[in-house]
Amino acid sequence: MVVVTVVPTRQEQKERTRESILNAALDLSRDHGFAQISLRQVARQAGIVPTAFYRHFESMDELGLALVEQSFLTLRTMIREAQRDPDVLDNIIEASAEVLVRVVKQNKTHFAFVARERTSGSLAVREAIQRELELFISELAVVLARLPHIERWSSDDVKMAAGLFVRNMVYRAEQVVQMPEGRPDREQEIRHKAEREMRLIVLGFEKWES
Amino acid sequence: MVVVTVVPTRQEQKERTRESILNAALDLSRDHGFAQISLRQVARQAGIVPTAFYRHFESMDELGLALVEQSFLTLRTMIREAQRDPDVLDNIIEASAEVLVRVVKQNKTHFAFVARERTSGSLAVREAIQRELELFISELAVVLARLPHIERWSSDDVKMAAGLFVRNMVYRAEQVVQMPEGRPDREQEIRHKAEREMRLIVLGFEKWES
DNA sequence: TCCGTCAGTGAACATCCGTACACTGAAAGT
DNA sequence: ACTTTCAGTGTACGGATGTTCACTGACGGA
Repeated sequence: MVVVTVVPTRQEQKERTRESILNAALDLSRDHGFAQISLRQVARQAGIVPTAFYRHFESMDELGLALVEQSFLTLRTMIREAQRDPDVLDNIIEASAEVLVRVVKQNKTHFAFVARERTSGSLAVREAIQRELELFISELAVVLARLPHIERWSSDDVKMAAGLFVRNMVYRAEQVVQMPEGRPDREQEIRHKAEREMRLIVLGFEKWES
Repeated sequence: MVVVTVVPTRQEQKERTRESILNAALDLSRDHGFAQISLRQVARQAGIVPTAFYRHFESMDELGLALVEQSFLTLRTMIREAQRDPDVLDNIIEASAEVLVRVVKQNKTHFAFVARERTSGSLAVREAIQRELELFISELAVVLARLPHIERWSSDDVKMAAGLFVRNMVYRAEQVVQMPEGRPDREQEIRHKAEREMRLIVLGFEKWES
């Protein structure tokens, strides 16, 4: 048996350390919020010395922005997946609820980060999240615009509907994040509630004028 | 002209200092969130020495809980007012939007505190806010239950509707809080959007089954 | 009038923080 | 083979933090 030890290049190694800093920050944020963790804590958790942190980020604020970016990459993957799924147009409610719960469960730390820092992060982080969420709403609006009752709505109206969906989704995502492990009953309940809420909103679609 | 200098009793003086601590914390929270402000900062702002803080609260956590209580007193006042107002039942949407914007504007710091600490506060603070919000939803559900199309809904369904309203309200309240001073146009816009959203949800009411 | 209570004081402490600085040693370019 | 680059190290600093302790002095009950 031949053991091949791959010696990482300098660049690869740097990227690894960067990742471990991001993960450390995400992990520590979980309990007390990103704003309360210190550079030294992050460095300790990432297995480096405090000063080495500066080789990757200029400040904790910059780290925060990197985490926003990383988190929304996950979110964008989610909507792309939903767009490809043929079930979604036929059955947008059940499909959305299913995707929501599954993806959030897989990426708890990212969603927890976004939900928390959306209102409590530094100004720069808050603004970045706000911008990304608006973008996300716009993308969802494109999907919604293809729905039967919505085809002829004004774009403002479609955006409003998308906003309602996204904000409700953010709220339910918060609940999935806080959900204890191994509780499929709670998961079912959250999915069920999300479905009912979306169904109520969709009912409004059918009668909406201007 | 006789100037009467009222000498405050010991109890009154203590109450005043307590208030100034609460105000100081609320004020400082505004920029960076409650979790990030220190006991010493609060004491400084309140005009007392750090150790005097302990005469009023055992810890910052206890201060946080006191702020939650104080903030929801404001919220409860709001719903009571809405319940007395005869316009509300006839015209729940416009009346709610008006009350919302006005009350939030008058109590920005309280609403900002709740919106922020709901997701980012300490565990105890988060739980307290969650509990109070559930209570608030229940109270709103009682009001909603008297609406024409809702009379025969199950209590679960009414609660769902109330939840949608409250969460949307929390979101719009966040916007009012962030709204710059002296921008009646932004205020109008937020109120308008809140009205449209509520109208869409109410439309769903009319067709809802189980 | 006296005296206990107690809100607020002020100094001291150990600890953590962010950051500056000079450094090391291995990878990567020549 | 040599030199340069640079991710990560280790020390050191000044400053802020939470909490301790003994204290002061005015209010309020006796």
